[in-house]
Amino acid sequence: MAAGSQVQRASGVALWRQIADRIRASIANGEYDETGRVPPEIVLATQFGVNRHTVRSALAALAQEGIVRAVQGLGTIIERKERLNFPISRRTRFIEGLGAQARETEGLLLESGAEPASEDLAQRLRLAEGAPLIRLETLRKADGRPVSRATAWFPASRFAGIDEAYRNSGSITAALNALGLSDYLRVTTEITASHAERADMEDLGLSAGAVLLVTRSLNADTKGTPIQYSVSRFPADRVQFTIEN
Amino acid sequence: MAAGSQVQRASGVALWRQIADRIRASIANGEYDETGRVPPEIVLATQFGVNRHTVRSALAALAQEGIVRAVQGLGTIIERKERLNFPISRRTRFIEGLGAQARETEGLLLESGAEPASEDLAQRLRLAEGAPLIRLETLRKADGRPVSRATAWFPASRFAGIDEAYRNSGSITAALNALGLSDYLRVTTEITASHAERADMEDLGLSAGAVLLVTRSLNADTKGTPIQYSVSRFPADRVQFTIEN
DNA sequence: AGAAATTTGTGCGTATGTATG
DNA sequence: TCATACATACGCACAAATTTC
Repeated sequence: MAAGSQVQRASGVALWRQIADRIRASIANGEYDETGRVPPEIVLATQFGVNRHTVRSALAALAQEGIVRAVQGLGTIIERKERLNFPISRRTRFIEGLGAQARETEGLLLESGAEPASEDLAQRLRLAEGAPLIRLETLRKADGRPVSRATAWFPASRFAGIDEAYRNSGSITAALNALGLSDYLRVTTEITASHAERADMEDLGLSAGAVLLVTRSLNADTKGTPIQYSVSRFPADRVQFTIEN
Repeated sequence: MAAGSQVQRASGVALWRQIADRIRASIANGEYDETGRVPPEIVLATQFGVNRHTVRSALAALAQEGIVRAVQGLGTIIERKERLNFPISRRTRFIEGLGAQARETEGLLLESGAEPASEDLAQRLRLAEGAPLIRLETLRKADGRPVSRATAWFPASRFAGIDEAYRNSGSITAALNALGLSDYLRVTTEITASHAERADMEDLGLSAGAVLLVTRSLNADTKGTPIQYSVSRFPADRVQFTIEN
């Protein structure tokens, strides 16, 4: 591998951040599993074609995120290397999808409110423009670590009180159940990716430049009537999706 | 909205790049469709809480990418705002998936070669470790614009000559056909996202810090025997995936 | 126990990139 | 265009902690 072939100077993204992103990805891919440690700073510096100080800045950022821990004289130890897998299917459920990957999950209601349907939302939910909606802003965690920030809209006429039901149960499925809807299905899922915005960064505990996987999904009841449209943001270094056919 | 609430200083990502990323995303989301223009520089500067120079750097980067064009006295005009949609299903095909979204598509063979199966690849393709594989490095374009860089592996014993077949047809489906395989199905798709590495940036015509959607997919023949494993990288600002249930 | 090798931690001077006004 | 302030990156040197022999 040519030295310095992996990072770009004067690109608006600091070298230390590019390198931090690549080391984080390598950890998630299990490339350092044999030793449980990141290669020595001087080795990384040579690989990336940069000064050791620059590698140290990258490792400091990862230490800040709790991913590695540097020990003088020993090396830089990998503390965490999880990547959660979310199966996407007709019956996508957040908690069940995680299965045995997390011991404990929780859903927090950050905010809720009423708002009229925009043109876009009205069309997706098959409502009239301006129809009353309830919006939930939620943060979902697995084993205490944030794994998604979601914004969900429900028709207010049918799902009054869903905010309270969610706050009590920490689960959309349970909240809908409490309101008398026993089953629902995923109609469509759109997947995109982008950089995290500041609010999401803070809620998800990310640093600037972090990459998000974004899903926009529509759920409907068993008769096909739309019941929920939601936009969920997942940290790309902690999460992947699978589609099984 | 609080001024400056959207961008972060001293984060390893230059303000001009953060702002360029956000404007690019806004264009892709259709937020400026009414005027067909980006808001005036001074307005953007106020919105983001930065100096006008900084906004100008961001717009210059977008102009370099061919997304906007600044006209003195008029404003900054949006040149391109497409986001191609790829449906993912059991019968995922690159060209057919694009449907009417592109007038013309092509597939270029950048490189091909033989290599023994790694432990990971052997397991996925249900072969012995070290079994001979053919690797294709391809670049796919729609209407002349690169939309994906893919690396695909095939069992060499069954698909000798697939490199030539792909070079001639520019299509995996056509190449497999030429080798006597009339149909195949998608078994699994894993979706992740990350920052672009340098080689992909160059092939896809991206600037540093660009976000990629990455799919890892396994295809099998109609009897369920794995025939192909591939890793495809898509520029996240030009592409989205949909899963229809 | 002790010396050598390895690895992280720290300081300082300099050059360039980023952002403001 | 220019001047200013701060962030980023480099090069060199040496200190401190840990492992190896």
